[in-house]
Amino acid sequence: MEFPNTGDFLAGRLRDKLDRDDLEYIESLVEERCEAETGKVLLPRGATADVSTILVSGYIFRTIESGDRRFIVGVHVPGDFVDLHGFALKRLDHDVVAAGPITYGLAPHSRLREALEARPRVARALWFATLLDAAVHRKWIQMLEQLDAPRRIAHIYCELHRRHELIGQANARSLRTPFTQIDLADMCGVSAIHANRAVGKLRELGLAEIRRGDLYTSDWQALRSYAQFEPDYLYGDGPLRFDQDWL
Amino acid sequence: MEFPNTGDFLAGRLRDKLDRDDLEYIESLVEERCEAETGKVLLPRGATADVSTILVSGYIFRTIESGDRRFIVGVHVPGDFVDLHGFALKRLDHDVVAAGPITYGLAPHSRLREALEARPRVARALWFATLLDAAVHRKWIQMLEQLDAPRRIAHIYCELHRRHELIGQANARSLRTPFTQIDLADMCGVSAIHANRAVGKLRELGLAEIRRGDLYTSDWQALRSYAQFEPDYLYGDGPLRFDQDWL
DNA sequence: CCCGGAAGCTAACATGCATCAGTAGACGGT
DNA sequence: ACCGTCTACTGATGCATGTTAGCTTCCGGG
Repeated sequence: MEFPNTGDFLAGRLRDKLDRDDLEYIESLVEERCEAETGKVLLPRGATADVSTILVSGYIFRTIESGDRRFIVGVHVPGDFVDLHGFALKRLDHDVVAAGPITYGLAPHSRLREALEARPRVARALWFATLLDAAVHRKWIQMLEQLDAPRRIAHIYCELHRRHELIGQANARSLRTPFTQIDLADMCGVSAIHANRAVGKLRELGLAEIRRGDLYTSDWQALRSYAQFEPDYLYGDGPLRFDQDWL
Repeated sequence: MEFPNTGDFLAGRLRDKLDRDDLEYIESLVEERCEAETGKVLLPRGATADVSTILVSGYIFRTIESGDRRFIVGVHVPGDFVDLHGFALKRLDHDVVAAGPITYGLAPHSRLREALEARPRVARALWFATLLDAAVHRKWIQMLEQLDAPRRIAHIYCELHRRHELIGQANARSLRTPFTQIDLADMCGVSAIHANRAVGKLRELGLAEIRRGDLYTSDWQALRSYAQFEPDYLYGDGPLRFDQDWL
């Protein structure tokens, strides 16, 4: 451990779900801290791992290669465990890739296994984290079924902005990302050319300006409305609040 | 309990993951068995439940209503727990609806909670089941990003056929479902009219005949190939096998 | 400074899909 | 028998998106 247990810069999304003791316990599971550059494959499909990865800063993609194309099926923000699946499923069905420069921590499976047995609350928090991923997956499915390309891009930025809000890292007028238009295309299931058109349309509508991945807007609410973004599924607050009693 | 603990007609997908004792234990959690007709909403979005549902026969949809349209974000086959999320997240972000006539069992959350504490192997098996759902969600995301409408429909039938194989209920030349073309459209994110044309194209290509939801084919392999269906993500067997040691 | 590659951008044309309008058969209710 | 509804199906038209080709800007390396 080369970094302090502050109880709040790791386990971002679980911050308000667990008490300080459990949070520090989770941080203590992380035995190594690393950095990686854009495109670094942290976990290749089919490989086995004996550590789990927690993202500290930057973005991580879940990608599936098929034929000669790449499909992005999920994005992670700081505080997310990105491979709890790998802990249980052992071999992943997809790749986990740095979407830009990142820093991350590694938690050995042996220590996680201890934690599952010793701390039922922590075990359930980790399960909760994977259920949250599944809820996001479902929203992406709906998004792909319902929205056209400009709205899909807007929805993705709204989601990532909200997820940064939930870990206290959101900016009021922008969201900085290292995404290329090709990345956006692979997330939306459209061609890079069409992703470009979609970005242009958001600009034209006065809803958002996207430059080198960074999105600038003067009105998040207008953007959310355009994208039909309803943050309930992120279980942050409001009607779909997480069940505190369960932990 | 009005039905015997055979150890194999419930917990279908977990059959080869747990020993007989644990399977019978899981079955013993089910205290009530019910039936429902097409369209019955088992769990409405936002409602709280104190029981979990396991599907015994038929199909169940996960749906999200948005505006006046319905989007199907997942399908379940017999043996699936359909609302373990509800157990942890309490309030669901989507509806759970009977896709046709079904029979299902109910397991009180109080007994599940006991099970999680008393039987770590059972707890992990239930976690595994939700991770499997997430893997299927990811595949749907990729499918929607990559495939056109006819291939999406073919992929969905291939997936459901494989999932029936994994619980020993597959037919060599057909897959029977109660799906309407409207259901298929809502799963694929296309209009009902286009779903009709897609069904027509599969017929025209000689790959499959779909009548009243039932699919008939003389060559599953050709259909799989057309749909670019690779069953690895279902973690049945082969390179992405489930890690037995973990349980 | 030049060079080359990657990202962003544009135009022209082809295809997938939505939409609108309408028909036909199956089925339950009266 | 009649009616309305639901499902399946068809054609015409327009928009969304893919494909190909080419161009510009930016940026790092030599």
